[in-house]
Amino acid sequence: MKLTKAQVAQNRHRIIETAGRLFRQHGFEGVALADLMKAAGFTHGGFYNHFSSKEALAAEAALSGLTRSNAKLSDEVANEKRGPDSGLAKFVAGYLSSEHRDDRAGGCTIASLACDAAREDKEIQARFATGIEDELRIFASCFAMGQAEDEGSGSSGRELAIRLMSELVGAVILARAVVQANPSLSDEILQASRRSLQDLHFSKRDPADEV
Amino acid sequence: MKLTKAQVAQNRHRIIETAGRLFRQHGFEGVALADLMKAAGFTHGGFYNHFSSKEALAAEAALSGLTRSNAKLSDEVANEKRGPDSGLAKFVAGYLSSEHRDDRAGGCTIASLACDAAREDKEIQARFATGIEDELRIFASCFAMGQAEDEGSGSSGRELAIRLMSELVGAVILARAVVQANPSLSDEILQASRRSLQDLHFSKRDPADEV
DNA sequence: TGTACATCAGTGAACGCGCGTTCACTGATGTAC
DNA sequence: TGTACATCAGTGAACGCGCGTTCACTGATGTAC
Repeated sequence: MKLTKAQVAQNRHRIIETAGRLFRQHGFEGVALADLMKAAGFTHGGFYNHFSSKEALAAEAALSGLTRSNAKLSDEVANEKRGPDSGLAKFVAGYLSSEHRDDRAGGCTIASLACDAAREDKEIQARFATGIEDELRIFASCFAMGQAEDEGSGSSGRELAIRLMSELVGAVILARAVVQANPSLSDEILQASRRSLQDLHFSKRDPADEV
Repeated sequence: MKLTKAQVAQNRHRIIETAGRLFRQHGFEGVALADLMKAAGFTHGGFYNHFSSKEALAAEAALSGLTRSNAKLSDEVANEKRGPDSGLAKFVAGYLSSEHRDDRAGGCTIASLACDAAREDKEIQARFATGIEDELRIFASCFAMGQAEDEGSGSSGRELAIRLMSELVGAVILARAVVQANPSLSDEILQASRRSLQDLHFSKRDPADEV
């Protein structure tokens, strides 16, 4: 049953993608390797042909999820329009939607797993640190330096990026924590953040400014 | 070995408090009942004299942690001073401190366990919903209706409360997710939110306004 | 080009440990008489 | 007031299941000659 290198790489990739979805939905500790391998279409004995341990897979899956999200964000944000049609504004609206709240498996890795990451080792935290740092840079690039239209406080673009990210992640986590017991509170949390942020007419730095 | 009712209640309370600390530090699934009972000073067979299941304890511990935090917050906020000396401003500063970040066991139950709550059943989510709702009410009571000094946007006190809570929880969760691998990024996240929020001179509604 | 052999991803069973839960037992307390 | 008995929180061992990990085996591929 020896496979070509391409097939092996593809199988490995499939395991990582499946793991990402399951980890985001159930947490690192909430997924059994046997179930994971079955979901990916394999028997579970073969796991160790690809990874040295479950921990190692967790790090790979986190990296993969974070990288994919940031690539997508980077694309969306490239839209140069301003105001409510800007790429960032659309991203924020999608992030704070009930669809994103209800789709942990397919959603943001940070919103799903950041709490777990706090309990994991340095290896996994390093992936989160890189993912978060990258996302902050993308956000910051959306703010003209210190000139975001909604704030005159002299905050730097980076500070605004950090605040934005904290609020986005916090709102989704809170909304998810109560959705089964109190769906209207959950909706309200998302809506409040959406309403507050819809006035953020993030401006890309104007290339003309740099002449 | 029969014990008085008072002793039994005290032992039960001790188990719940210990569970709260351990759950906040390691997550619901990261704590074994044997370790938990040992930490509380008992052998683990006696667990089922107090609780019907680990799940039931989780709900009790969550409720206990949330209630205690809100009682403390309520006290702190009763300080009628305004500006940087207000009770709320001090609470925010403490919440976003590195001490709080590094003390999961003794810290905010929401920041530690909200991600896990998303994966737990309705029973546990109900405790979180109540805890979050109570905290939002306390925050909202700190804002004169629509008149928080830092915002002229016509947002309601409740909306401001939701945004504040999202940002606080999100910032602490992000800071914890990277602290081992990148402590300076972790510090920066807390600092950015602290700096941004230090200008929030939350005003208690002035009783004179209501005449 | 053909043949023998090493490789190695995948299979499926087994191992061993940890954990939630159960259970027989203890013995001090409170109650019935 | 004294005696017999039910109660029940706590003990410590055992049960049984699930899960991470290991292992012997398979058999198609690629390589050596």
